Amino acid sequence: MFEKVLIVDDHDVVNEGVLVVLKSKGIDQVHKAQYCDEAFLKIKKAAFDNQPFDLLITDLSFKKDYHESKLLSGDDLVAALRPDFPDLQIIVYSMEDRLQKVRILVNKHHINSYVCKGRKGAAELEKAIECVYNNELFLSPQVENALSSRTNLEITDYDIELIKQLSLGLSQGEISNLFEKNNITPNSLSSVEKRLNKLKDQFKANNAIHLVAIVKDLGLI
Amino acid sequence: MFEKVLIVDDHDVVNEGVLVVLKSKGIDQVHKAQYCDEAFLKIKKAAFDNQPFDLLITDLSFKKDYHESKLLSGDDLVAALRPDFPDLQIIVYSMEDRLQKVRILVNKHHINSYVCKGRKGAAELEKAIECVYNNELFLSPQVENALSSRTNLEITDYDIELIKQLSLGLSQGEISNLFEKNNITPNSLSSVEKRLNKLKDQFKANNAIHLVAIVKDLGLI
DNA sequence: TTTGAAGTTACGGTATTCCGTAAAGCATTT
DNA sequence: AAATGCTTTACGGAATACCGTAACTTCAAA
Repeated sequence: MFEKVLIVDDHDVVNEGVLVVLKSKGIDQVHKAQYCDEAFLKIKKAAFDNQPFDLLITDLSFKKDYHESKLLSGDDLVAALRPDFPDLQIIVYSMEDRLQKVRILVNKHHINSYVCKGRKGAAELEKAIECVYNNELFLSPQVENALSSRTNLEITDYDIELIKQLSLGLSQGEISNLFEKNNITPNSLSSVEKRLNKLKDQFKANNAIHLVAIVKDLGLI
Repeated sequence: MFEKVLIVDDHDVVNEGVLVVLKSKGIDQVHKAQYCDEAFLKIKKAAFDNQPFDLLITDLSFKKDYHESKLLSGDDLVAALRPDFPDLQIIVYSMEDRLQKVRILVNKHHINSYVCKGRKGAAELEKAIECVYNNELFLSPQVENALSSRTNLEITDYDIELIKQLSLGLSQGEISNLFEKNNITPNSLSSVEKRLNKLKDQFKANNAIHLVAIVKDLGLI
């Protein structure tokens, strides 16, 4: 089984909880970090000292505080680590359940498992650890379809920007002008309307208000 | 110190982490629940068996799943408990850091502490437990101004219902009809418009979409 | 080069929102 | 009873959203 593990989460309580899971699997050498920069340095130093980590378990989103940080998110951390540590096993453990996000992490950054925080987080984390140890990929049920290409109804950055501007109180006409000024295309009023219609379909929203409320609930803006 | 404690959070890993904190304070009789309904029943039963809980530590937001639930949130749970258990000590432990939310929980539901999930969650939770044991209120630094803040957002239940219906996709006309059917007054289209205008003023919203977005961010709906 | 598909833009009609003004209802005061 | 202030309702016009249709562009395949 893994010997030396680093867990990275800004919530100390969560770190403590993950620690319990690892202990239950008989892993004793567990280190913790609450910042991505801190995690990065710890991994670097461990490798330098010839006592490298076998496994990294990291969250994605980190609240900013007075600390100056270069790596602001788990994505940043993984991206920064991969060039130097292509063989480090990485499990991402996050609230985030957007398929797009998972897909990028797996395909581009070659993480080894993706576990969604949730009711069964502990059990899934255990399963992920087993899988990763056996060189298998584990994905939480919520996101297990992330890699099958059929699920193409993902929302683009353009869509998110559009809905965000709506939520900030701009009219469709104002958004059209804003996009034109910022060289975001398409930007005609007609296109804004059309895109909005597509989104209303996709999210089964009655109107723009409803759409914004739904997308806010999903945490996309 | 407290003897019998119930912790309620849908994430098992978080529950485990809180458990570690309690153990470190020498509290051994700790029970866990992952659903609000479950928590409610456990507290009822414990009281019935004459072995009541001294302390409840609960999250606010719970993901829905296949379980049928009556109590959907920590707010619901607290509101359901208070009539029967006015003396139960309650610590809310949540991501949520909206002052309005804290204010309502403290003033209306008489919770005994509010701790924000964050980097120092464990330390703050400990401090909260100490305070509550000494009959003092503890609030995390992020929200400690919740009660002093003179920004008295006077918003009525009527207003909240109105905005909620908007966020559910109803047009102003439909809301007018709905209110008439439910004997909620005023209910003319004109009155709905007028009230909405007042709210847009109050929250400095450009339009209805903006209003809903703002009020959602404040956690009022 | 032609063709077709997908994406973008233009336009027109209807519905709804937005906003000001005014009338009607209601309770309290004079 | 009349006057007053407050709330609710009614109405109308301008702005915006909503929704279908059609034309134009782009790009890649035939």
